[in-house]
Amino acid sequence: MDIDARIRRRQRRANGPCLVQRHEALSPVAHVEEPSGRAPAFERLLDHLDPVFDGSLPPNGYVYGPPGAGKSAVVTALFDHLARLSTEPRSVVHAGTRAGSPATPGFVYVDVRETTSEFAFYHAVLDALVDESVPEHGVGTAEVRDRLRAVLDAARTGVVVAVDHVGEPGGTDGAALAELFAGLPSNVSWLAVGRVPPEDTDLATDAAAPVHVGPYGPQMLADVLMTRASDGLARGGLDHDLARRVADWADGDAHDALTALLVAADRASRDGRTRVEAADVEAATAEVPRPSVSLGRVLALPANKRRVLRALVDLDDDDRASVTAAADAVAASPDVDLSRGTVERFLYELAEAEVLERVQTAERRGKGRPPSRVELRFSPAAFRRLDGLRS
DNA sequence: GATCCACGGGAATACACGGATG
DNA sequence: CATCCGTGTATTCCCGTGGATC
Repeated sequence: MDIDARIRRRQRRANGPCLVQRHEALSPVAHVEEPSGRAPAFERLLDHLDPVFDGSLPPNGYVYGPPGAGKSAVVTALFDHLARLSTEPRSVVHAGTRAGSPATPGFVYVDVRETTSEFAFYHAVLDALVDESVPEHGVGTAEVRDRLRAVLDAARTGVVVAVDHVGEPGGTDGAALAELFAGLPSNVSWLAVGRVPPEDTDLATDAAAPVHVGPYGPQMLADVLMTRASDGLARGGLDHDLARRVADWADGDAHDALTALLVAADRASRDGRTRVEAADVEAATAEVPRPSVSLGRVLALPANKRRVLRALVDLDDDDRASVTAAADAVAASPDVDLSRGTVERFLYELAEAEVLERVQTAERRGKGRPPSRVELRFSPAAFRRLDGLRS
């Protein structure tokens, strides 16, 4: 139990009886500093990274597991700590090395949901390694790569780059990853993070054994929910029974479980209640599609695509009966100032990216190819809440 | 002036159906 | 009967342009 949490508890008294005290604590997108219940995964990851503690570079590696298993949580938390250690001169890591000669590799975390081009990727890595800011315009991809290469060449002990969310639809896959690193010196190793089992990817993970992160067990997941609830909700806002019910429904997927909790808490809060009730959980679990896309992926979309989604979630079913109708309705929305054609193309692209789903309408109207209905692959309530949070 | 990238726009292709054709 | 063709709609693909930034 950390000091921040204690202080926040006190602060709550001033916030009155509001159920939801801190949305970030409930966000399925935010990761906590100390993910609970994932100790074995941490250990296996540390085993893989072990060479680091002797000042050498670990081989390329791969962390994999089902959605909502805590892969990102574990990797971000670990890299966060390691990066901090490697810059602290008096850290344990540096014991045994001479003062003034840092002998630990650097640690960089990159989320390829955010870096959608070669340029953006090199930019992100470079930006993490140097203090001065790196321009995002006016300089070509080749130049950014060269600058990064120069920085890496100067780095004595090399750098480990965690590359999260490899292999998502429309994103960077194993082959693309290999290509990105082919342009870099050999004192860099990567740690890819993705969902597909290693045998189904084209990642060449040297000799390293992939690290598997399995789904949460129901009890563990209920505990995770209770922890988040105690951090984000008013005291006693969530019964353990209900947490357990959400956990069972989510079947080990922490992302979906937290999404449902957020939606349920929001619903209770809007009703002016100070605790989540069974009906809230009922409604929330019904509203979160399964399987669903990661909200992190939805929120990482470019601003205009998010704007299209914001308009789309507010349409009634009639307007979503076909891509054409949806494009018309969205383009007519005052918040969207894209041409109708672009909106339509976005909708197709979002479906391709599995953020939306197109389903063939049953009845055929005789003429022409039958249209398809547009369905959401994410919780509209959670999206509204989280997207609204970021301005 | 250089560069990245989001948009716009439209061409090319796929699919469904009914009717014509061999 | 099987196949082809024309029409209408849905879907995919591609590339030039221009805004924003350095």
